[in-house]
Amino acid sequence: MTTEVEDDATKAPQERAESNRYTPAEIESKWQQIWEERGQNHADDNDPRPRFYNLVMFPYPSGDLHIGHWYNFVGVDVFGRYQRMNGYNVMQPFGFDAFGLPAENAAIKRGANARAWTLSNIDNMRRQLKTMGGIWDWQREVVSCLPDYYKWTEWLFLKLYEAGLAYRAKAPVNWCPNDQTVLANEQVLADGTCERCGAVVQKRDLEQWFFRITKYADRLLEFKDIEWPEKTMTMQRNWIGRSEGARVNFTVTGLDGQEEAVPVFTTRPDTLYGVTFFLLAPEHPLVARLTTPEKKAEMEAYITKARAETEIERQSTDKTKTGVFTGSYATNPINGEKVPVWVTDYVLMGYGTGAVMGVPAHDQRDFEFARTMGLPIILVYQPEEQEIKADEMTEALVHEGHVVNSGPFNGLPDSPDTVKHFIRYLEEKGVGKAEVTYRIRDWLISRQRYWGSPIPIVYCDTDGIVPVPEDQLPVILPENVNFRPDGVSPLQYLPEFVNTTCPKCGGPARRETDTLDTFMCSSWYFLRYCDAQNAEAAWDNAKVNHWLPVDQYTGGPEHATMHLLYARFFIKAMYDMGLVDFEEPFRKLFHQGMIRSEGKKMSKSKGKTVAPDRLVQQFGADAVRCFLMFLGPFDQGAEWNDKTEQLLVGVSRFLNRVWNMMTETIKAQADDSAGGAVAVAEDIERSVRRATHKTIRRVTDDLGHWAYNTALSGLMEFSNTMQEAATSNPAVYRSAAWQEACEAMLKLLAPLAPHITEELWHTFGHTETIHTQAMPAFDQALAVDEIITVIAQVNGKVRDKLELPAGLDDEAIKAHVLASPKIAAAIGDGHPKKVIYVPGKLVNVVI
RNA sequence: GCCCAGGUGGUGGAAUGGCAGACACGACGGUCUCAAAAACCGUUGGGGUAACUCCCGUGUGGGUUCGACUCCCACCCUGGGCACCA
Repeated sequence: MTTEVEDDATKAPQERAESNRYTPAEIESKWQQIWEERGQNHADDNDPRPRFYNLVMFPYPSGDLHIGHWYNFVGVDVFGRYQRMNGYNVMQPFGFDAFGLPAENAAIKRGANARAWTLSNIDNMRRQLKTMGGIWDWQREVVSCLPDYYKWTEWLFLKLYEAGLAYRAKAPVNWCPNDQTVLANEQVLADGTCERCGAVVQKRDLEQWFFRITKYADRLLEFKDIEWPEKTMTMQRNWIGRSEGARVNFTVTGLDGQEEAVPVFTTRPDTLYGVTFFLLAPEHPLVARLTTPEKKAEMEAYITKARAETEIERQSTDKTKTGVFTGSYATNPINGEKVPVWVTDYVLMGYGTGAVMGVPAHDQRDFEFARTMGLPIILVYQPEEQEIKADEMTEALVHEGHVVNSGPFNGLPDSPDTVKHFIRYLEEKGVGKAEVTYRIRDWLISRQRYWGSPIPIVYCDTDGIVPVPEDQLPVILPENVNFRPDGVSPLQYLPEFVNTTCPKCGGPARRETDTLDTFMCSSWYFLRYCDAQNAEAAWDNAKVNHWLPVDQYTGGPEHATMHLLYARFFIKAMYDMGLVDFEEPFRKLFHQGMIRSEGKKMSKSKGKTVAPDRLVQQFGADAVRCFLMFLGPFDQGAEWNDKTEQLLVGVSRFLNRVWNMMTETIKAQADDSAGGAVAVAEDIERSVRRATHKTIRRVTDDLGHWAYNTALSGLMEFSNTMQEAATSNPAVYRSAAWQEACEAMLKLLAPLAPHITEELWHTFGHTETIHTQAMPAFDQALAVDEIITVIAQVNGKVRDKLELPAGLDDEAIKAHVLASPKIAAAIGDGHPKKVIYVPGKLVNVVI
């Protein structure tokens, strides 16, 4: 192979041009090998050019690289290549998010070794990816399941533990009965099912490890100096769910006669005079102490029923309100009124305090509850225009009018100041205070599964929870395990792993057998890329601070409230620990669309996949790359069916035409014994040059905006224009304008089709790679048309098109239009009332 | 229910206030060939006409404008997100 390549390279250009047909398989593997030998895809840390960190979300090594992966990675590669030709030192690394359930399931089902299974998948995917010809910097590859990576995942866990950001606690957690493990809140979908497998998630009270992401809630709302899609930021804001309001202490008297304060959280302390009942979640600890003996049986039945319901059933908004009266009363601190205490399932123990004040006049849920249970409704706001009567209401009145029925507060407007006024009053009386609550919960990070990073913690009878000292890292994940998916990590059945000595006292101790959520691995991999080989530390600070924040991050939108939120939390925590000197990891974010088959995302776990290998063999990687980018806007994705593949023929033909046109050019230039450029008719030369500069303007703009489909159609049009010029006047091949057009074509096409452009570039006699050439710049003066087409309309309908020389003044153009016979015919007997002129484009005669 | 994105030929899509359907695919016709493939050339939104040309047409109905796929209002459909958060 190599010898053949060298032979070919030594031939004279015309010889090569004559013998050459476009054979993608040959030239693609040739150039991939040369690029690798030259190391031109490795980004040097000390390169003087400005840096550009072009990051793609690393994939899970599921086995085969399918066409959906290709779509994603090609789009990112085109962007990186484009930025390199814009003069940046582009770092474009690749890696694998290699811990996770599928490897473990393969081990359980087929008796495979999880590590061997994963690594062989990685080898296969790496091989497939290399046929794409991307500028992936393989020297920086990261594989999260290898000890030289997870050693530092464990180390980061210890750092967070030392900072008080990792803790162990018993809490009601999400349990997936299918995957036999707990899940983070973020991994439970809105319908209460598991993000991975779709099983209905259950609630269990378990002792687990958490990261204190709630401490960062406010800072996670900042989004300082980053350019993200508004939608993604909105999703994170909603997920964090910050609410400002007040904590108000009601008092209740238990059956034992003891008085007790019960706090509620409310965003509307200004409606306190409208409270007519008090609500507790079924799980609230006070329920048992407040339920009178005659209500006990009914209450127990209600609570049992609420617990048996799934989260979906319980949180469905359209069912009618249910609840049971406890028989006890609560005292409203603002006016001393006693109101009945009810238990209802629409109050959630996991938000606020698990207790709520009922204001039926001004809260829709409370309104429905009051109507269902026949409880009174007191209005504490009235609209300005007309008075509303409580028993005539059909829905709650939210935000309108002025305060009534509220003693000293009557007459105040519905405004934030009024709310503040009430809070000040509560604070003065000592019965409440301003408070902010959040929807986000701490991040549950322990998993009862095997194939994940060990948690570097031991339990000692004397010293309790003891972190493994740094010099004993990594805690190696053993390979000789037996799988019993029974809700317990298989590591628990491995005495030689479990039994250890306490690092503090040296006595017998047990290792933590849960493993870390794989989202922890992906929360810092983009830092490791900067210093992937470092055996002494997770990363060198100077390197990380040089490359980050990531200049462009590309990945699917499904990670908005998972990976993208976790990674931001990690970086903020590390910033506070002095481990990095920036607070946001990803400066710009782009969500590519997805390739769907049968309407579902193309992925091994969720739908049918299509392998690119056959297409690459048949048409070449360049054609497949261009084809995928030609399908439509990159953020829109595409539906994959039998017809989709037919479009590949079109771009393949285009590449062939470019190849033939360029080899024809070489031949024609070689025929000219005198050598050098010749002059051709001035107007042809000018029109070629004009097409060149218009194309440069258009295509460079498109490449910078991920508009690859229109960039390609621009290049196709350019190629068609060139072909016409050459057919009508073959001498154009030897003109300077033609040479300029050819080089512009190759450079603009290079990010999309790197192999064919490299080959042709060298055929033209260049010895440097095309891929670090500067993108051509367009000359505005050359891109201007000499002849303009003016659309002539009468009353907005097109009646004629006039070819006029550019540079005529407004009146001359209007005169030309009015002189047109077609326009005259359309005007007929009518009188032109107005003539609208859009410079260089259109004249509209209004009659 | 609420929020966001979208709805354009047989198909993927282009045009973001100014020629609707660029660029491709497919289909049809042709050149070349003994033949086929490939390649190349032509036609291709619908309808009327022998033709010049004319009418209709961007989910539906209204509106703004000299002019609307584009802006505004109401509605229908598809996809995504959120959903008793007090």
